[in-house]
Amino acid sequence: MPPVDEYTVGTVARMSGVSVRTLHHYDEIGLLPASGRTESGYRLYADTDLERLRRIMFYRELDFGLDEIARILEDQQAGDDDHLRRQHRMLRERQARTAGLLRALEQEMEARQMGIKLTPEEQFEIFGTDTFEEHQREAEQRWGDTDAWKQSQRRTAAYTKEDWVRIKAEADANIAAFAAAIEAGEPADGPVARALAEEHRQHISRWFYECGYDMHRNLAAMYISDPRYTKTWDDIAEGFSQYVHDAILANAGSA
Amino acid sequence: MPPVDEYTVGTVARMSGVSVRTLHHYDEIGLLPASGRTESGYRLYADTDLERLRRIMFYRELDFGLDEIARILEDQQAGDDDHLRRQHRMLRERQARTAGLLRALEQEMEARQMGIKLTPEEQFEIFGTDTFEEHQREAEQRWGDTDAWKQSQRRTAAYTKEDWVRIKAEADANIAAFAAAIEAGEPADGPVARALAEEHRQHISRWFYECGYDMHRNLAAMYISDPRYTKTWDDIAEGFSQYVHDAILANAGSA
DNA sequence: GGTGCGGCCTCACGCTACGTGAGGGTCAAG
DNA sequence: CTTGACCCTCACGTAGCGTGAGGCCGCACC
Repeated sequence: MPPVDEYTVGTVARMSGVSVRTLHHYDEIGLLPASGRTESGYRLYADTDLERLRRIMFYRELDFGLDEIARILEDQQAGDDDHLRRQHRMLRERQARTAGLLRALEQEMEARQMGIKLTPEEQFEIFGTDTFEEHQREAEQRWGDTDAWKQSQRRTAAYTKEDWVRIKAEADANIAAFAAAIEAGEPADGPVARALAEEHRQHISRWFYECGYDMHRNLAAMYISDPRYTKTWDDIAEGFSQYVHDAILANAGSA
Repeated sequence: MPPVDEYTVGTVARMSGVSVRTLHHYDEIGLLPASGRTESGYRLYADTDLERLRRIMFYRELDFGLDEIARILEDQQAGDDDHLRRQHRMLRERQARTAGLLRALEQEMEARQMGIKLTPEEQFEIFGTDTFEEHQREAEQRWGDTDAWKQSQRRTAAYTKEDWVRIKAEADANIAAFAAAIEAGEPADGPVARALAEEHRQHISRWFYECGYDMHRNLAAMYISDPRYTKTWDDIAEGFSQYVHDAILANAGSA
């Protein structure tokens, strides 16, 4: 069974997914000349033509012009590996770009649901081609733990307003319970406070990202070190953020 | 200072990254009419126009036609969230598609380094549009019989009579070659028989479903255990199915 | 051996989404 | 009051095919 090695346009079209007209076009402009003809004029394509077509489709997928593709294919006809590496790099760039769009979109969704509005300039920024990787790095650095951040973005993007109402209600209840515990004189390392800390951890895990005890400890550290948190929370009760921090540590340590 | 809220074409172009001509075009076809004009005829765009432009650019990035975009934007003018979710879904699909291409490319790079050649069909397979997530999941797991069967069904459905003639010719040639190899006393684990086994695998991959070495081993097992095969094949020559089975294993093991 | 019928051929015009001037007003600065 | 950047409206050009029109293979079926 030497592979028959001779396909007509229709067969090639069905195998590859491009149209017959496209094959005609590629033949016309010399990008993919049929390597043979039957006596009656039918185009015949060989396996090597299929290989070339595949390359063409790859570069087309990446939005190259046909003339560019022709140049690329002619240029480094020798280096097969170069092609592959090239394509690989470009695909990764595209992944990065799409990822950037995704992240931006997710941010917008979240922002919208929480009633925050981005400025038009902020919104257009993501389309700039050069700043993509930068944008990405910035987001990663801001949140140190990339996975948690990404996971959070993924999940919250799908939330509806109802979800957010519910989430906020849960969070408020947790905060109120903490406040009550403080008022009741419950020690931060006591069972009540620890239970509330556990509730808090599960709240995060349920709605935002998987939050283990280690992660929770990190959060606790942030709660007493980041002024954005301490300021808001210590308005609720004196020493609130410190109390929550201690409760989290107690809960994490006991687990 | 109230937000300026009135931009000329050039400003919008610089902010958004599209060309002035594109803005003119979108105005002409009514996709993004300038919300105002100065006395001297200069187009003026407001913030809401920028928002709309951003949406347009998003859908364009995803290769929608301008008329489609117009319909989408008019259709669900109410549901902002719907837009966002829609875009989100599409971006994720694109991520999946690019990931699929990447995976295939990496596979090819690896294969090339190991000196193995993929069949053309294996290579084209990744370009199929609808079945990407499915394809990916399938590839992640190992191929079960049902998946191979479904893929086979999908592909063979499009084959014409011509294709089938060609397929049968290829298959017959392979069988005849195996029979000749047996007659010539070629060992089942020798180079000739292994080459024929490889030809057989590529035949399957080319016309029916992606058949890797693992899958091929499964097939081999079936050839000696399923009476429908043994009966037909052992009519050709004594021990035919066993011989084919051994050759396939030898070929798969050596790869 | 005619008669379909599906596949192939070559023109050749149409379409989308702009690019690219040509020819000419407009506006703020020098 | 000129200069240069920016804007306007035609209007034709381009890429990458889609979509027939009109006609020739080739194989099956009567």
